[in-house]
This record gives sequence, structure tokens and C-alpha cells, in this order.
Amino acid sequence: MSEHYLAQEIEAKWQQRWEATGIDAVAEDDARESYYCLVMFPYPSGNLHMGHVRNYCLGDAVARYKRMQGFNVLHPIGWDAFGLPAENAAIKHNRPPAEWTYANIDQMRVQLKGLGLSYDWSREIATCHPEYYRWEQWLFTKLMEKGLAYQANAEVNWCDPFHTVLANEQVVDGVCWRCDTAVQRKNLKQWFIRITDYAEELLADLDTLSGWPEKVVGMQRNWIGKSSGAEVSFGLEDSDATLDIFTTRPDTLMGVTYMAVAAAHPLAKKAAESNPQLAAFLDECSKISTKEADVETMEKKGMATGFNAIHPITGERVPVWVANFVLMGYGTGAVMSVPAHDARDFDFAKKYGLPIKQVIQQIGNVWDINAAAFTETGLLINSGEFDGTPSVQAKQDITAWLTAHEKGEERTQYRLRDWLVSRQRYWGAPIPVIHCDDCGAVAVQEDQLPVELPTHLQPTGGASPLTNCEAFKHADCPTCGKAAVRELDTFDTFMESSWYMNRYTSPRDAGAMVNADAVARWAPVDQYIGGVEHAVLHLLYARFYHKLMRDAGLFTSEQGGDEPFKNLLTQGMVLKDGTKMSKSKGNTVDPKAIIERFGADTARLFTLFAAPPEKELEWNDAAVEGSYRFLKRVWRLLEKLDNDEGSEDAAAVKAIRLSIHATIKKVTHAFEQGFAFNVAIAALMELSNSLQSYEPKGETGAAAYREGLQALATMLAPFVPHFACELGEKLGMEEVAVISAWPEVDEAALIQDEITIGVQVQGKRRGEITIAKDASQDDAMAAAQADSAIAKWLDGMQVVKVILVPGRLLNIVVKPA
RNA sequence: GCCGAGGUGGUGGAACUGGUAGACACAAGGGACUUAAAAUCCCUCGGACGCAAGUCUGUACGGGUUCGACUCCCGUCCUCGGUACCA
Repeated sequence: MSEHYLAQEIEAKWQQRWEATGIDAVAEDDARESYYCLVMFPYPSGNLHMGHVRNYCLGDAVARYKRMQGFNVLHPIGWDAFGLPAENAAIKHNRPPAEWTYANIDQMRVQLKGLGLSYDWSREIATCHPEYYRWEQWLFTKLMEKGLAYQANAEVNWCDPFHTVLANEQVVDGVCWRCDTAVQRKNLKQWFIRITDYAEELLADLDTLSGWPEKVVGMQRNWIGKSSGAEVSFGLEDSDATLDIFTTRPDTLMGVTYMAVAAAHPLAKKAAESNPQLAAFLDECSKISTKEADVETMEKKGMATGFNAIHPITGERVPVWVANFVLMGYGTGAVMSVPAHDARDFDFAKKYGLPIKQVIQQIGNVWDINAAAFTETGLLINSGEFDGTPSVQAKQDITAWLTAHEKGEERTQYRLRDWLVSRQRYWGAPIPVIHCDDCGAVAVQEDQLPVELPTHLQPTGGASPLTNCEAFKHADCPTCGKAAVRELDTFDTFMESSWYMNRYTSPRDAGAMVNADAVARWAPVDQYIGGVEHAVLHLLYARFYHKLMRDAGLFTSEQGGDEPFKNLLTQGMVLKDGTKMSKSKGNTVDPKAIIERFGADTARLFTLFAAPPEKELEWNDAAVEGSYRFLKRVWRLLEKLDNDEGSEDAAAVKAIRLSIHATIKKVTHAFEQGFAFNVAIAALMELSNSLQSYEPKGETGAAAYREGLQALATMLAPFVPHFACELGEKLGMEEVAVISAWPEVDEAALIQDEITIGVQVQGKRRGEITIAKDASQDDAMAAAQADSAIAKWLDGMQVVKVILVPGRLLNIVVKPA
């Protein structure tokens, strides 16, 4: 038996066999317990990149392991097929995005199959199919009925030369990526979904997500950003209008020395009418991108409007300024400024010579208020009747005062904003609305769905081609029948990726968005796996959408749960040269080359071995070959399979069986606790090394060797399924990657009579001793004293304390006698 | 800026609940086999001193807690991800 390991041949053989037997398709009537393993579906960019490979190898390892544990595993795949890159490619190659997208899907499907991933291909979906997005349109019309979808104005990045809206990604250093022109803010009427109505539930249910990484739960909690404070109404001099603001620090209200409003605030616009300098400043403010990072890191600037607000308690006049960091649409577009107790207000006041009035005194210390803002809590000063009150109490007292005088009230505020779902783009799902001059925005009726996107249009880089597509544009008003026009915006692609996990449970259902029985059978997803970059947006929208679907009556809490993903594994990025591998950075590694050279199993093994799943993986071409060499070494273990010459060696058999079963325990633990596959594979390598140096002697010796090889083949199956199946076949086993059961630990094999532990003196390692497994502290101490290497450190010393950590070490604390 | 994560040999990483730092690999160097090469096998491999035995030192940096700290606490620096129109 000296055949070579021929990866390509083996992989083709097993892939054909799996496809022919349809082994990965799940049956609804299967009696086994259900398990739903989901990987984040890919955007069909055309080529599988290493991030995909990592994601899908992790998912496949989990799915295969669960199958081997006896579960009926749903493991589906599909395509997140709408999006900006298709439009960019369409412009570049002068062919419609649909053509490009479908060609990419075909290409990537072949690549995925080449990796030997155990997907149920009969459930494949693509979000650009009308049969898919029609249900998203349907749900949107239901949300309109409930008032959960609405229209409002919002600012976008506008490129004037191209006459188009720019995505944040297309704004580089404040200018358009293609023409280098400074972007402008433009106010457009857009569609929103009221995710803020669900803020409280989205926040509360985070506590139920025990199977999620704490960091993701924390990030979502911060993103939702619940804060309590007060809404305060400032008067306006010579006007009946008020200037309303929200503050989390009503205790600092007496320290307000100016107000700041957004450039787009009506008050700012009004002031600019008679002030050309201010008008120029507002124009300057409109040339900042809408990215939060840009807004927060730019130089803070402002200008007085000439208007004055009236302080609600003192009645004093407070100047109103325009500030470039205050944004219209976040809250009321106005803030109160307390330079003494807010770092940003402090810097702004210093810059423009505005007064700084300290109203909170640090307890037990004198704070130099001219050096820095004091942003913690303390005792009130300079606050009239509130003097001497602690901050916490003052928050309540001042809010109560405002409430009593009808100048404010207690309020809870969320950082979370409503979800803006309309995009001024072509390659997306049409928003199912018709605009009628008489009836306004009317939802398309259910029997008229889907509103199909014309797929033949060619984007030009300017306005969406839908705006010129007469055939699409015109429709009759569903209410009055008059000629009207369709909504020409399309949905944010996060809409499609927010509910695909539920659609997979009944992907071909033509009569409903999801089938409640199928949801009951599979949902929620038992294990979701995807990139950590989705920790907030995608994962928050999907949680929200799941609740929307539940509340639309598509399934009940009992059937589908209140949360879509029970357990979450956020894999780290695949990096090259220390930065995210991405097409736009041109630092991608093509998995194809690795598969062609070493085979899919080597590619799979390496991506799982090179780093723990949740950590970033720094790509290293040279290290891949090591994984290949490991497979070859395992392969050669077959050569000793039928050896049994020599006389039985009970000690060697005991040692190898200990090694086998300790490995089973370790690898199983990796699957059950946190998916440390890199450590699991290292353990399998150690077992392989042990088997390599082991000499099978006699009948029991050969039997132990076979046991070890079979365990190795079985445990390799989730990682390198083709290799494991071939190895298993040569060992006379059933198809290990699909049928065989996961090996069980023989506890008897793990029992050791003697163990070796380290010995420390003063916490420093000075030697080791071999003692009985259950030796007492005195026995261990005696053994240590009998060891000359250790004894010399005890010479002339008095033992103060002895610490025995069972199975680990002995630490002897001494002092000079 | 804000939120989150991370920093351990030349490299990727391991180290259980605070308990022998560097498992398992990669790279490198040396050797065996070979006419030669590939493949394979064996040895060395954090740093300093030392012929060696060994001793000291070492987990980004500075402090602290502890019999004992990569692990816990305080502070600093750096890198990466997200930051609502990339997906």
C-alpha cells in the first residue's frame, strides 16, 4: 500500500459521489433532531476570496460535525445579489448588472462546489430574483399600512458633475472618487422604517443572546445607545417660537452660555438671509460628507447667528450659534452648550471666546475650569436655588422644575436612528410605491406584486437608468386609477440580507414570504457564522426584521423565536500585509491557485489551522504547504496498517490509547466550546506524530494502531472531508464525512497512574517530579526534597508555605532559616 | 472623534477558572539518503552569559495586586474592524 496522496483525483471522486447521492439535501420528514447551520451568504463579486473560504470552511466543519453527531442539518447557501459593485462593473464593462451578476453566480457556484462544502443546493436562492424580493416588497406594503414605513427628508452625498448620489464608500477625503469634486449635501425625500419603535425590544432581547460574543452584544447596546435626560424648551428673543433640545445633563443647565444649531436648521437659514458671511459659512458646512467619522474629526467651526435664545430658568439671553458638528436630523438639530462641563463645548468656547460658567464643583477638590472641562458629576454651584445639590439629585430637581413650568420634561433618547431604506440606485429591489398627484404615495396592491426591476438597463454613472425608463416609470394609481409614476428609488440591500435566513426554511414557497411550519421546524438559526464587520448593521437589521416578520403574523414567537440567531460566531478578517483583503485594495489571494496546486482539502485545512476563527488571519503563502505535508504524512500512516510483528508491548499500547482518547476529548471539546479549530487540528497533528513513531506489535498493538487511524480519519472529516473519506475507505469504514458517528472517549484509556508535575520554589520553576496521580501534598513535598536539583534551592531555607495544584504543580515558599 | 477587538520567538499561533510561557506548524540553519535535484527522515532554533552543568532574563510600554500574572487592576503607546449609502 504505497500509493501517493492524489488530492485532485480523490476530491473529484468524492464530490461526484456526494452529488449523486444527494447526501446534503435535508428532508422535512426526517425524524432526527433539526440543526440549522448558516453562513453569511456571499455577494457575487465573481471570485471567491479567502474571507469566503474561511467563512464557509468554518460553517462546513460545524455542519459536518453536527451531522456526525446525529442531527438533521440544514446548511443552505445563496447569493446576496443586489448592490453597488454590479453597477460599477456594468459601467466599466458596458453590460447590464444582471448579466454580470448571473455570470458571477455561475462561476462562484463552481468554485464553492470545488471546495466540497456540504450545502443543500436545492435551496439555493438569489436575492435579485423577483420570486425572492417580491416578499420584501409585500412586507414593506404591510409596514406602510401599520405606519412603520414613512417618508421624510434626509441628506445624501451629492456629486454635481455626475449628477448622482454617492455612497459613503465613493467619497474619499471629502471628494468624489471619480471626479475629485467636493461632495455636497443634498436633502432628498426618502423612505424610512421605524426601527426606533423596536429600540426597546432590540435592547432588552440582547440579554437573551447568551450564544453571542459579548463584544457584539456590547457593540449593539452602544449602537442603540439608550440615554435618559430631559427635553428642554428655550425661548427665542422677539419670537413665539422655541428652540428645543435634548440633554443628558440637565444638572448643567445653569451653565449654558450659548446654543448651537445645525447649518441646515431653519434658524440658521433665516439668519443667513441678511448675512452674506453667514450664508457663505452655511455653504461651507454643506460640503462635508455625511460620514460620521468625517463629521466628528473635522475642525470644529461656528458662527454667531445674531439670534438669542432665552434661558428657561434665568430668563437670560443666550446667543445662538451655527456649528458644523451639529447635524440636522439627529435629534432636533440643536444643542445647548455648557463649555464648563463638556469637552467639545469647552474647545469651541475657547476658540471663539465664549464665556465658560462652572456650575458643577468636584467634590473634595478644586478644578481649574480654565484649563479643562469638568465632565464628571459633583455638587452644583452658581445655580441659584439648586446650589449645593449633588448632580444626580439635580438632574431630577431641574427636570421637575422644567416640567412644572412647562418648559421641558424627562425623556429617553436613543442614539439609534430610523432605518433609511431608499437608495437612488438601479440594481436593487424596486420600492413598491406609486406616487399619485391626488392620493400621494400609495402602496402597490398585493396582486400586482412583484414590481419587477427591468433587467436590461445600462447604468451610465449618472442618475439611475430607472429615471429614464418610460416603460417602468408609468403606472396607474392603485387608489383612484389616474395616471401616476412609480417610485424610482430601490431598497437598501440590507433589506434582502435581513430575512434570507428565514426564507431558506421554505425557499420555493410561492404563496407566502415564509411557511410557518418550516420556520417552526428550523428557526431560529442554531449557529450563524460570518465576518465581525457585520457586528452591528447587518446583525441588527436582521434581528429587527425577524421581529417585523413575527409581528406581521408570519410566525409566532413559539414557532420562530423572538431572535433569529441563537449562536453567533464572528470570524476575523483575512488580512494581507496587515490590512483587510479586498478587491479595492488589490491585495487579494485567489484560492483557486491553492486548490489547483494542493487541493481543496489543503486550502480548507490551512484556513482553519492558521488562526483561531474569531481572530484576524494574516495570510502566508509559504505556510500553506505545511498543511499539505501533514495530509501526506497521515496518508503514509496507512503503510504500517497491517504490521503486527514482534511481541506485545502493553505499555506502548496503553500510551497510544491514552494519546488517541485524549485527542478525541480535546477535539470534541473544541467543537462544543468556542470552535478553536486551530487547536483541534494541532491536536490531530500530535496524534498523527504519535502514530508515526508508534510500532504496532502483536494483535493488540495492531488493533490499537487501527483504532488510532480510524479515530484520526473520523475527526479529520469535518475539516478535510474528501481526504477523510478516502482514508476511511482504505480503513474499511463507512463514509466518514457523512455517515459515520463521531468517536466516543474511552474514559478508561485516560486513566494514568503516575503524573509529572513542575516544582516551583518562590514561584520559579526549579525542576519536576513524577508522583502518583492522587499523591498528597506531603508525598509531593517528599519527592521534591528527594530531587537534588530542587533540594539545593531549599538548602538553608525554612519552608513557609506549600501549595499543591493537583495535576499541575507544586510551589514551595521559603524564607532564610 | 466615538464604539469594539487585539499586541506572546524570524513568522502564524498555544498556554484550562491566576498555576511548568512558546504546544502544533511555517521559515531558517545543520545532517542523512541521492550521481544530482525533488520528496522524505533526523537534529538545532526567544535573548544574554557559559566548554558544559546551569544561571539570569523575557508575553507592546510604565506601575500595582498575588506564594505565583500572557491571564486580574490603573495608566500609556501602537495596530485592526465598525461608524448608519461597500457588503
